[in-house]
Amino acid sequence: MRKVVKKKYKFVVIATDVVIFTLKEGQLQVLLIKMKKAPYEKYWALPGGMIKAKESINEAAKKHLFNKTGVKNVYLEQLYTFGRADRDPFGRVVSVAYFALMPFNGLKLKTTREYSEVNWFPVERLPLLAYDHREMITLAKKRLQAKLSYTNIVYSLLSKEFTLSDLQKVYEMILGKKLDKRNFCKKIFALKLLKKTGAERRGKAFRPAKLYEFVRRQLEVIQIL
Amino acid sequence: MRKVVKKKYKFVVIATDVVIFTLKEGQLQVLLIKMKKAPYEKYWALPGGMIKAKESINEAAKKHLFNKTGVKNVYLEQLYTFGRADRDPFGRVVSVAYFALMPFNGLKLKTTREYSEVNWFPVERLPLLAYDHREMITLAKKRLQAKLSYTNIVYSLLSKEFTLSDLQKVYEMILGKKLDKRNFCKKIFALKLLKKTGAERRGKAFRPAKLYEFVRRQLEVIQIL
DNA sequence: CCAAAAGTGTTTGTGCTACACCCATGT
DNA sequence: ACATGGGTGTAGCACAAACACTTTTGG
Repeated sequence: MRKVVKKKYKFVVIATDVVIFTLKEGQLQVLLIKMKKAPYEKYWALPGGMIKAKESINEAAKKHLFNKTGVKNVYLEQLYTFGRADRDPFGRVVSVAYFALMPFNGLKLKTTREYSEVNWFPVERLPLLAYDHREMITLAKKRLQAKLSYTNIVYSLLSKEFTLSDLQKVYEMILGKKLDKRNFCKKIFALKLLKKTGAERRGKAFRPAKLYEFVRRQLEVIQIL
Repeated sequence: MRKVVKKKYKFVVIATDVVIFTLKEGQLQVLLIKMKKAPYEKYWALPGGMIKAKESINEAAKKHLFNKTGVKNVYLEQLYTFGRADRDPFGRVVSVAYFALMPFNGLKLKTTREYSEVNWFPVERLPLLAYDHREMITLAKKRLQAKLSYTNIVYSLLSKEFTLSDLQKVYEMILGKKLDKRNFCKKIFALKLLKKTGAERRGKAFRPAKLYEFVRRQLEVIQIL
């Protein structure tokens, strides 16, 4: 064990890939990059890249996400490590997949030489995906659904201020089912996670909604649903 | 991304380590191996080893567990990937940690040339551990506690037949708190996970206990506690 | 008969579910 | 005035928690 750097190991390299979700146009969407290299021209892929000898995997994941899409300061956690021997046609690559969340802010996404486009795609309508990236997205969605019900992680999908309906819609979108408005409010208030900001949001032709913010913007393990 | 095998990546190697738990002498115990190599003479470590170019990580974890300890056919799942740049003094090693469970069967553990001893240690009284293996064990214990309450995973810690007290003791040991016998039975029976085997176990000087077995010995996600 | 563990019900309170109407606003 | 989403309460039920005594056995 760990008798370092025998020749036979030199072809195993390590990459990271980040499944980053946001809510956009009432749908859960994931950020993808269009590839240029054969055999994957016209395929889309998760933002990621290989790690260097002197950086930790977590740092590498953050770095590649930022370099390839311009996204930073988001909730990020390790998801799963994909290690099938044949998962990458270019060689032996083990990928540590990460799972990330951000509020949709409409900012323009960065593009680079290497990739022709960067874009959000609804999780239910994904384009052609390279490698085993579809599997990563499926797993990430399951993780998100699970975490939504036993943590307060939803804070990382909403901007600072939001209405109760916004919050409820997040749950409905991700869990894929309708919730009862009165019961939902009751539970959320009982948990004392929110405080009123005092402001209101006015819409076209209806009663203004009170705005709320989270008391604490950090992960807590709490039964929510 | 994935422009394979640039020279600078050749020093990153991938290893697996398995945190395998059992219940022995009324305690949660973990299987460790005594190392021989400097600077870790007299340290203990989790069973593991480097992966080869053509095997998947899952296969590698199973294989190393078997080769170093003789343990096989146990519940095994991926735990977390440890990727700090300085976690191994011998070089850059990323380790994919696994989490495993087995019933204690008293079988003699295999030893190899490379390691002087293989032994079970109570999680609460660990010896000096190499690398970041203590961190792995801590994380695995948390995972076990969580899974115990939302899955039927306990089946993989018990032998085929067991009494209700055995089952309850497993929960008490791992969660570290006493449970009410009557409420515990009520819940377990309501879930219809068990069936009587018909046999009984007799002790020294008290009423014999009925033996049960699990209806299904496979992981199910169910709220148990 | 004594010690040790097995086995078994009821009560009380809490939390989840289901359900429908009035309010404030802009056009 | 009307259309739209905002906001609010109650009753019934099921589940969780607290709680103690009798049974069976071997010595």
